[in-house]
Amino acid sequence: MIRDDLAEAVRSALVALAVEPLPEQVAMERPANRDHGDWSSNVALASAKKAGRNPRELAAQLVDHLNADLPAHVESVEIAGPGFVNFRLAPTWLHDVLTEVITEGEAGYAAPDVGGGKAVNVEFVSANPTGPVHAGHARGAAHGDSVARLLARTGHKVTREFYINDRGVQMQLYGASLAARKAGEEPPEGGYQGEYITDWAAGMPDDVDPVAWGEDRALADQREVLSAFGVDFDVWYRELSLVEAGLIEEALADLRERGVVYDADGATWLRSTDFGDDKDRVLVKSDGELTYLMPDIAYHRDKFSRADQLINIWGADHHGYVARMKAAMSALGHDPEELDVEIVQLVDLLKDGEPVKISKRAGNLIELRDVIDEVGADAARLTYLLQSIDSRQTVDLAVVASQGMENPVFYVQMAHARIHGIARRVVEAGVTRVPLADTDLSVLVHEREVELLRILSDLPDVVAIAARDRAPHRVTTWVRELAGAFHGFYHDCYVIGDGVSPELTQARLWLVESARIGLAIGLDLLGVSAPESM
RNA sequence: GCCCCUGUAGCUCAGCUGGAUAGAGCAUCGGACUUCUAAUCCGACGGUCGUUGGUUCGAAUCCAACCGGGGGCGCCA
Repeated sequence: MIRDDLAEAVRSALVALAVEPLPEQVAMERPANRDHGDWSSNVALASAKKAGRNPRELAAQLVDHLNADLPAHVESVEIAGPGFVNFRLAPTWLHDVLTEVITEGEAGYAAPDVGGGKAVNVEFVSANPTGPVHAGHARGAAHGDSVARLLARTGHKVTREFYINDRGVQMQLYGASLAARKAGEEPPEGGYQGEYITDWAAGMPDDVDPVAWGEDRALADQREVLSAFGVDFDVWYRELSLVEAGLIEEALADLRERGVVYDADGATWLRSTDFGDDKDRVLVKSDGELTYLMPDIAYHRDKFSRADQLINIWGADHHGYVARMKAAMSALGHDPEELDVEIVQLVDLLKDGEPVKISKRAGNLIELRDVIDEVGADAARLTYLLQSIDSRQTVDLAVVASQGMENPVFYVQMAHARIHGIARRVVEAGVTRVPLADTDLSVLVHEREVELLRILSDLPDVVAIAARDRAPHRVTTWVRELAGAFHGFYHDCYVIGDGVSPELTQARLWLVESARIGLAIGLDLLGVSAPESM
């Protein structure tokens, strides 16, 4: 890669200039301002002090040294500002980028192996098995799945997991609600009021356990709608299976053995304050029942037996639970860093500017299915992945469903459709693409062409950073940039037609193909498909 | 009271492992279709990056305090 080549050239220049100590690494960055060249390094600024040099002088010496023997693709090296070393490159470096994209393809380009096969378990959604997946789960579903895609692309062995809370009083209430509706009665006090209860109860056979049947019914529904959303889990883990396997007792025994639990007030406590929590937590209540925490600890303990790294995607209303979960894992001897809890801030759902209230009790919840029906899975996913999960999001279904300019989904999908439009046009014209090796890429010098390639060259870094920071929205931002650059190219640079030489057509066909690959990689990471025509 | 997230253009948001005049879309105003989809492109307008200090050659970015917004603090799940 060009960046490594440039960094290496700078490093050997530093050595030649007897700079001591040598910096740990030579940072190369892309200046925001194009007047500052194609690549820039701040080494002179960063290492001058330690080396006892004047930054501006050091930079000048570096520039002289580099200009004396220019690295490949470099046209000139200049000093700027307080001591930046700026590289101005010939477009040929971008032609190398094009070749790299084409050669490595959809599977190979921008797939840095930073994971080294590390096993990562991503647990998300984990809705209660008492009803359909609702809109409140959607942002976490889109985010978790995209994080999983990013990790898989960057050399991790990924498991997508859904935890099923099928133990506890809510299941009894759920079963009783189904039974009541089937008998034509009102659900019990504190039961489930949703319309789906009546619908589902109508299909419930007479001779079944309403709780077990209801769980299966809910899970089938959840699985179906999540799949329609592009989210498929590898593991559906039932809390009851923890009980059946005796893993809860095992986990408690493990904690006792480690001396991190104690009995007080008739209850059993975890000494979580020893591990960074602000208070100790009850594991077994004085009435002998388990708290919610205990099975959760056993569950995470089991996940650690199956993976090196755990990632949990939780809603903002669960953030208070993070410290105690991490404390519990520390108590079990794990590095708290090995449990990464991602908190997804809430989504305010609007419809035509009016807030949509979600209340499970009242039963007026918006199902994920409704969102998909209304705006489509692609539009919904891209919308949820538009911004950082750290900030609260407002989603107006009317806007997402609209095909207007305020909707970025169509902008991106249009770019993809136009690429296929070109392909169709080329077929009509009877033109065939010659092999890349026989194509003269040096004709690609238009600012639009160059810009497209510059953006494509950023993708490997974007993917690496997005995976590291669990930040799929970085990919969204990049995809929108690429789409923008493509629309600009499409407008100004015809691939085929009068006034376009056969050589230029060939080069541009490969350029369009590289854009298609970039778009395909980005959209796949987001779990968004793109139509070939619109 | 304590904890987490957040405050960037009229609106919605990028940018945050510190870098050189802070970006995009929408909105407003003005331009561009005889050729691959004008669902597009180009230009203009628009910002003391919540406030005050600190660290640094350099801060939207790091640190502290304060102010504003959202969420959470159960022997509930």
